[in-house]
Amino acid sequence: MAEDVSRKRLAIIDGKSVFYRGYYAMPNLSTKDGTPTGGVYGFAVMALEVIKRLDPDYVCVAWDKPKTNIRKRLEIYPEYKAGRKPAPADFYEQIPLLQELLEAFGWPLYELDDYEADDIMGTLAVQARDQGLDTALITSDLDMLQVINGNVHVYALKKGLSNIELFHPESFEAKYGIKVDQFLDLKSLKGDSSDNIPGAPGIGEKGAVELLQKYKTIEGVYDNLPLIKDSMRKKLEAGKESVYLSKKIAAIWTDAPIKLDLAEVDGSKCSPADVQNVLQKLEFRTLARQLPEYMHLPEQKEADEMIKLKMPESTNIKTNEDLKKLSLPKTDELVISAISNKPHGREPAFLTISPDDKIAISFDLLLLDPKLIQEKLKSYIEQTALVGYNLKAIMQILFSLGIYPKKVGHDVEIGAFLLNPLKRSNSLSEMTETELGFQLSSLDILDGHNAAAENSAAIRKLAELQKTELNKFPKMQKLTKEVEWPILSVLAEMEHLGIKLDVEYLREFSEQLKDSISDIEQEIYGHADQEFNIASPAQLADILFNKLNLPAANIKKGKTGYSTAANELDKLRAVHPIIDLITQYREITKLMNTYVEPLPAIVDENNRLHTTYSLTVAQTGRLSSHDPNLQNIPVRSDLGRKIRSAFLADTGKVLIGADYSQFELRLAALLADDKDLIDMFNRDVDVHLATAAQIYGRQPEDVTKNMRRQAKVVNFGIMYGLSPHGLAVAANMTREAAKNFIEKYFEVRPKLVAYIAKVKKDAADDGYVETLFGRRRPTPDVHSSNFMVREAAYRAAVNMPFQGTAADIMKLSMVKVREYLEDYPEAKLLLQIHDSILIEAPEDQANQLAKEIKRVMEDAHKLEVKLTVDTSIGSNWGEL
DNA sequence: TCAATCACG
DNA sequence: ACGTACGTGATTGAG
Repeated sequence: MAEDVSRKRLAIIDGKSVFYRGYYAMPNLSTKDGTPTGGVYGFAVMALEVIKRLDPDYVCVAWDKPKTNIRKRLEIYPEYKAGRKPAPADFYEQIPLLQELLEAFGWPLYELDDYEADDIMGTLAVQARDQGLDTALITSDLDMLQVINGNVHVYALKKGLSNIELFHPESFEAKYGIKVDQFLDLKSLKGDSSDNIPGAPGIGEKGAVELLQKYKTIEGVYDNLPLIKDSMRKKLEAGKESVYLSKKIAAIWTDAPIKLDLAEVDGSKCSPADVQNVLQKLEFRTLARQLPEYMHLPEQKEADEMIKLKMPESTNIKTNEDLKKLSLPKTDELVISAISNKPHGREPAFLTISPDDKIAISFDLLLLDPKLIQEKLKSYIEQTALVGYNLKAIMQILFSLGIYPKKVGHDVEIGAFLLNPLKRSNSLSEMTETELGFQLSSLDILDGHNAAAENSAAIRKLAELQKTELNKFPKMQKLTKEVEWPILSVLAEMEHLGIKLDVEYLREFSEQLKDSISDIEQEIYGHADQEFNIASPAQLADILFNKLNLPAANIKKGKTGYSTAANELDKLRAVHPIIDLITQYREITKLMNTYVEPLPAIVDENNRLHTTYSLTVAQTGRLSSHDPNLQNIPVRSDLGRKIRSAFLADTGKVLIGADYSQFELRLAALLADDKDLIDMFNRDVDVHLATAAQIYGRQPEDVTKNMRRQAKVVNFGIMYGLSPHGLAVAANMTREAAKNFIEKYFEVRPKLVAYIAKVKKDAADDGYVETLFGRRRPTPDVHSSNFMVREAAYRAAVNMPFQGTAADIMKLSMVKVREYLEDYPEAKLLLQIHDSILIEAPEDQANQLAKEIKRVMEDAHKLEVKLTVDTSIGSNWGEL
C-alpha cells in the first residue's frame, strides 16, 4: 500500500472503554487522601503511550453519554447491553478528574444523545477521510474493527497497560482469515455476550469464520443453506432472525449529527503547565516526569517554583595529608551518607559528612589510611546525632571503619514512612523531586563529590520538613525518639554480625533430600502413568482432575482452574494415594529450594548469614526480613526443624531464645481494657482454658481438649477480625456452630467487642488507626464500594493496634536488651522473629543472662497487663 | 510480571 | 449477595 507520508493524522480515543480498561488494570491506586485514581492513571498511561507511538496532529475523545445513548438501538432490541453490571461508585468518582486531565491536554470530549461512542468515532472517521486525513481509533474493544480500511486503523488495548495491538486491513486479515468488511457479519453470526448481541445460538467464532470464508456474507450463507452440513444448518435456520437483528444492532453508524472541526482538535488548547499540575495533584509522579518525552514540552519547573536548596561547599579528602589537616566544626547533628562496595557495610568506599548547611566533606575511603580515619572521625561521629537516609545501612559501613555510632537525629526514609506508610516507594531521589522539586544526581558515579553535596542538602531539608510534620503529632515524635531511632543501631549490629550456619550439615541434608525427592517423583509418575511437572499447579490439576478423575466437586476454583493448594488437596487425601505423595513432595522441595540449597550459597567467609531488616514495609510497624528472610525458617514440621538445627552458636557460645508468650492477646486485653482477661494473664491462668470454661459455663476441670482448642482458635481469630466461616474452617466446625460460638464469646468478652467496634469506627471516621505508641496506619479502603475490599480493610484495621503495639514494644525491648548487654561484650543479639529474639552468648554466662534478659523484656514497658517471656538455651536453633 | 503456593509470626 | 481471618518474603511456572 502506497502510503502518503504527508497525510495528517487524527487520533480518536474511545474514552470510556480506555478508562474502563485502566480502571481494572489499576484497581487499588489512590492518592494520599484516598481518592481513587486507578482509572485516570490507566487512561493517561495508555493514551500517552499511543500518542507517543502515533504522534498525531489531531486528538479528540469520544464518550458514551450515560443512559440516553442507546435509545435507538433499544427500540429495535430492548435487551441490548442487558445484563451488564453497573460500574462501581469509585468508577464514577474518578470521571471529573479525567475531565480535568482532558481539558489540560486540550483534547475535546464529544458525546451525543442517542449515539454511542462507537458511532461518534465511526462518523468522525468518515469525515476525516473526506478531509484527507488518516485516522487511528484507540479503544479496548474490537467492535470498531468493522470500520477499518486503508485510512482508518484501530489500536486495540489489550490486557495490561502497554500491550497494544494495531489493526489495519492486512493485519486483520492475517489474524481472522476474513476481510475487514466481513467483520460485522462475523459478529452478527457469533454474537457478543458483552453487548448481549445474540447471533446464531451454537455458532461461535470458529464456525462463523469458516462460513464467511466460503460464502462471503450472511446473505451468501443463507442462500446456500442446502450445501451446509446438517448440524450447522439447523443452528443457522433457527437463528436466522436473530442473526439479521444482530447485524442491525451491531452496525456502527456513521451519520451521527456531529461535525469534525480541525481547529477544535489540533491541540492548540493544550496547557503543559495545567497538565503538570493535574498530574501532580493526582500524584502520578512517574508520568509527570516522563511527560516531556510524550508531548515535546519545554523544560519543566521554573526555578522559583522549587524550594531553594542551599548547596553546601564541597570538600574532597583524597590524601592522608588533607585528612590530617582537616578540622571539623562542632555540631549537634551530622548529615551523613556513605557507600560500600559490598553488602552489610563491608568494603567501605565513600563517606560524606555535612555538619551544617555550609559544607559537605567527602572522603575517598579507598585512598585513605583506615587508622587515620578512625582517629579523626570516630569520636566525632559517635558523639553526634546522625541524620541520613537509611542510617541502618550507613552505620554498618561505619562499623567496618571501627566507628560505632548509636545516636540518631533523623532518618528521612523512616520519617517518610511514619508520615505516610501508604506510599510504596520512598527513594531519596523521588522524595527530593516530589517534596523539594529538585533533580538529584546519582551518588554512584565515580566522581560523586558534588552529587554528595547535593545529597546532603536534600537530606538536611527533607529532615527539617519531616520533623516539622512529626512534631504536630506528639506521640509520633516520641515514637521516633524512643523506638525508631534507637532500634537502628541495634538492627545494624545484628545484620552486620550475622548468624553462623552449619554449611557441611546442610550439604549432607541436601543429599538425603535429593534421594527422597526422586523416590517420591517416581511413585507419583507411577500413579499418574506419565511424567509431568509436579511443581506446576496447572499440570498437576490436569493430572488429578482430568486424567485420574478425582472428584472435583468440593475443590475451589481460581482464575486458572482448580486449586491444588494443600488445604484443598487435603479433602482428597482418602480418595487416592497420590495426594499424600504430592504433599510430601511439596514439603521436601519447598525446604530444599528455599532453605537447604540457597542458604549455604550466601554465607560469608566465616559461614555467617546476614539478613536485612526493613522498617518501612510492614504497615503495622513490624520488621520484615529479606535477602535472606530469616523470619520464616521452618519450625512446624519435623523435617523443617532440622533446618533450624543448621543455625549455630559460635565456638564456645550458646544460643539463647527469648519469646513473649501470647504477646498480641495480652495487648488486646490491655487495649480493650478487659479487666477479666487482664486479670487472667496477671494470675498466670491458662486463658484458652478459662475462656472455654466461661463460654461453655463449666468448671475449668470439666473443659475438654476440644473445647480449649476452639477457644484458642477464637482467641487468636478475634485479633484478625474473625468471621463465622473463618472460624469454621480453622476450628473444623460447622458454620452454625461457629456462629453460636462467636456469639457466646462476645457475651463473655463485652469489652473486647466494644473495642473492636471502636477501632472500626475510628478507621471510618478518622481515616486511620493507631498503636498504643501512636504509630498510624491509614485506612482509606474502609470506604471502598467493593464489599470484599472494604471488609478486608476493616479486618486489617482491627488487627493493626494489636500487631503494631506488639511490634513497637518488641523494638523497645530489644533496645533495652542491647543496653543491658553492654556489660557483656561477648553476648550479642542475632535475630528477631516478631515476638522472639535470638542471642548468642558465652556458655558460662548463658543461664544468668537468660534470667536477666527475661526480666528486661518483661519490664520493657510498664503495662497494666503482665508480659511473660519464656527463655531457652541450646547450641543450635533447633534445640531451643 | 503475575498468580499460586507455602515458609514464618 | 458478597467470600472469608492479620502481617510478611521466596520460589516456581506461565503468559
